[in-house]
Amino acid sequence: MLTIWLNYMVNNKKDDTSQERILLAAKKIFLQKGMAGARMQDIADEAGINKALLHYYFRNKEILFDMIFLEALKQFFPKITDVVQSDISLFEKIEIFCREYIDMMQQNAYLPLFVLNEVNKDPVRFKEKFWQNKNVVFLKFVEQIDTEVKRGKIKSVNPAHLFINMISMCIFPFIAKPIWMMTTNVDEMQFRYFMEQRKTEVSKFIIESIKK
Amino acid sequence: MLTIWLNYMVNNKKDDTSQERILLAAKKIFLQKGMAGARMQDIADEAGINKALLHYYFRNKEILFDMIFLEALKQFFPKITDVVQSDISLFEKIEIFCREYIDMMQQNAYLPLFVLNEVNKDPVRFKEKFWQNKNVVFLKFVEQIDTEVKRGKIKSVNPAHLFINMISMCIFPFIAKPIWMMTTNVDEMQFRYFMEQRKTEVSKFIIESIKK
DNA sequence: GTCTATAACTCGATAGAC
DNA sequence: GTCTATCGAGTTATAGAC
Repeated sequence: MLTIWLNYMVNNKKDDTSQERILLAAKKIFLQKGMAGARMQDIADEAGINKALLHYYFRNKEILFDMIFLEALKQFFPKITDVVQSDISLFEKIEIFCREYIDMMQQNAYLPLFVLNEVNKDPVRFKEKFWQNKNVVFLKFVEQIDTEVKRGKIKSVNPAHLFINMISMCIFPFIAKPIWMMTTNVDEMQFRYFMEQRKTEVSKFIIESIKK
Repeated sequence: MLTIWLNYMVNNKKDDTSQERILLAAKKIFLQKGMAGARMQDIADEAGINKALLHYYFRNKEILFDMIFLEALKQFFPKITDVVQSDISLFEKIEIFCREYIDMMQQNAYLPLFVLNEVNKDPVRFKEKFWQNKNVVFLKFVEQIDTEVKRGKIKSVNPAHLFINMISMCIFPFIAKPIWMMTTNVDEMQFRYFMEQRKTEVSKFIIESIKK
C-alpha cells in the first residue's frame, strides 16, 4: 500500500519518466566531463538505469549529446532582445544585462566552459550544425553603443571592445571558478557571495569607465 | 651529397629529434582536444612517427600529458613578480601587465581554455599534483591595490573584483575566440589586430574606471 | 519498456624483428 | 631508435528474453 502511494507520488512528477531522468543525467555528466570524457555508463548510472535502455531512447551518444548541447546553447545565448530593444537608457541596459546574465550562469556554473570548450574542439562541426544567426543580439547592442557615442551621451569608446569587456567580466569568473577558489582560499558559499556582489559591481565598473 | 647536406641542416636544428617532434605534436594535439579527446595515434601522426615510438619515449599517455600541462601552467601563470614588486605606479603596473599578458597569450591562443578546462575536469588531481603557491602573485597585486586605495590615489574599489576584471578582459577573448570570430565575421588577421588593440584598450578602460 | 549478455570496435600499450 | 603486428582493457551499440 505504501509502495503504491510512493509510486504515485514519484511517477506523477513530470521529470521522473525514464526519458526525463536520462536527459537530466546526461546534462549533468556532459557538462562536467564534456563529450569525449563522458561515458554512456556514467549517464546510465546517474539516471539509475542501464546502458541498453539509454540506447533505446537515444540511438547513440552523438544524438544525446547534441540534444544537451543545443539546450546549453540556448541558455548561453539568452534572448536579451527585449532588453536591448527597449527604450531605457544604455546604462540601465548594461545594469540589467550584467545582473541577469550572471544570475543565469549562477544556476549553471559549468555551462560557459562546457559550451566554449566544445566549440573550440570542433569549430567546423559547430558552425555547420548549430550556428544560426546568434550574432543578432551582438549587432543590436553594438549599434546601440555607437548611437550613444554619437549623441555624446558617453565617452568615445570602441563598441566591440566595450561589448566583449562586459561579456568577459560576467562569464570569465565562472570559467576560472576552481582556480579562483584555490587562489583566494574561498569555499562554495563565499564564491556564491562574490558572484552575488558582481551582479552590481560589473556594471558599476563599466559605467564608471564610460560615463562623461 | 645534397642529401647529406640537407640532413645536416635539418638534424642539427634542436627540435628535429624525434623527442622534440613528439613534444611539439603533443602540445598541438592536447591543447586542441584536451586529455580525454586526444589520441596517441593523433600525436604520432602529427609527429610523423608511429605509436610504438611514442611509447618508447614516453611510457604512457599520462606522463606525456603531464609534461605538456606543466609547461602550459608555467605560461599561464607568468612570473610577473618583477612588475608587481617594482616601485612604478599602480597605473603603469596595470598597463604593463595587460600588454604583456595579452602578448604572451597571442603566441598561444588555445592555452587558457586548455588549462582552465583540465583544471575544471579534475580539480582535486590538479591541486595535489600541480598546485604550489600560485597565489603569491595575486596576493601581492591585491595588497598593492589596497594600499593605493588607502592613500587616496584611486577610487575606493574592491581589490578582488578589480583584479579579476583585469584578468577576465585579458584572457576571455582568447577563450571565446572561435565564437567571437563567427559572431563578428572576422578572420585570423583581423582577430589578431583586435587583440593587438586590446593590449592598450584594456588598461585604458580600467584606469578610466578607477582614477580619481 | 526494461533487463542481461555479448558483439563490434577504439585505443593505449607491449612484443619482437630489424 | 624505429618499425609491424597484436594483445587486452574499456566503450559504444545491439540481440533477444521477459
